Amino acid sequence: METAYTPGEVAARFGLSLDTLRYYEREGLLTDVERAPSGHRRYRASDVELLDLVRCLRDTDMPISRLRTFAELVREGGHTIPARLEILTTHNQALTERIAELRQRQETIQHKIAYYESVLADSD
Amino acid sequence: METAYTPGEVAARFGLSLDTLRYYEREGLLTDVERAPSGHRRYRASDVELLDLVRCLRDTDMPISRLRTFAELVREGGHTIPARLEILTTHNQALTERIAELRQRQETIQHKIAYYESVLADSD
DNA sequence: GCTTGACCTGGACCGCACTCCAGGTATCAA
DNA sequence: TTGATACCTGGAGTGCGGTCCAGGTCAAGC
Repeated sequence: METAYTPGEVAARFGLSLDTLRYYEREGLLTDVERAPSGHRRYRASDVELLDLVRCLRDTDMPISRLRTFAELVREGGHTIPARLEILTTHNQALTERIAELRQRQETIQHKIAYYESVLADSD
Repeated sequence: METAYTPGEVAARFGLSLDTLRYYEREGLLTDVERAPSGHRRYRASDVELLDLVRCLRDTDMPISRLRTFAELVREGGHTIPARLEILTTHNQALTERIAELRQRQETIQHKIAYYESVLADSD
């Protein structure tokens, strides 16, 4: 008997709505999710594990389409690990660049803040 | 004679399309843009300056609605500087948090990369 | 037996930020 | 004078990532 999680449990755990969970399944991020005799979904540990990574990648703005590709590779088995690595390292690089960009923009914003503060200070 | 810029010049400078430029105007991010006798827009230095900040804030994911609020404050004059500061500092904080989140997620991704690499190394 | 709560389905709908389009005008160079 | 180029307008369309809804089912507790 494998441990299984209800949709409510999984949704709560990842801060996703039930609709989003089903949406991800429709989009092919998860497949072959088991069902209880009632027809309700039962997520297995492997689903939860994949979802964990999916959420991490989504939170860093990987598009659904790319996540689907990744999820398909996972399903195809261990020989797809090089392809998965390719996706992750590419994403990792993009992320590094994005963070650098945000930091740079943030500096500009902070300069503007400092400028406004100086204007206020001068008018006191 | 005030220096003025054509739509094409401004678009190129900020990496925006002409459509986006007009869209921003419709959305109230820019207003009262001057016109040449031909009816073509002529952006003044103050427009360009505001656009520079707008692009910076957009690039860091400030929504258009908030940018509109900010732009309205700019138009209302110097007494709105405290309100503008409020918007910028709030955004600055959100940005700090966002960057921290991205960095954290990136670590997770890098661990996954390292894991995949170790799997490949072991199977060699 | 009846309600309550959790979940099911297919499909419509949403907000956001653009992006595209048709049909028109102004300026200029050859 | 004839293009070519740059721009104009109003309005429709797009892609993304969900979100919502109606109408149902199932299991448990009162």
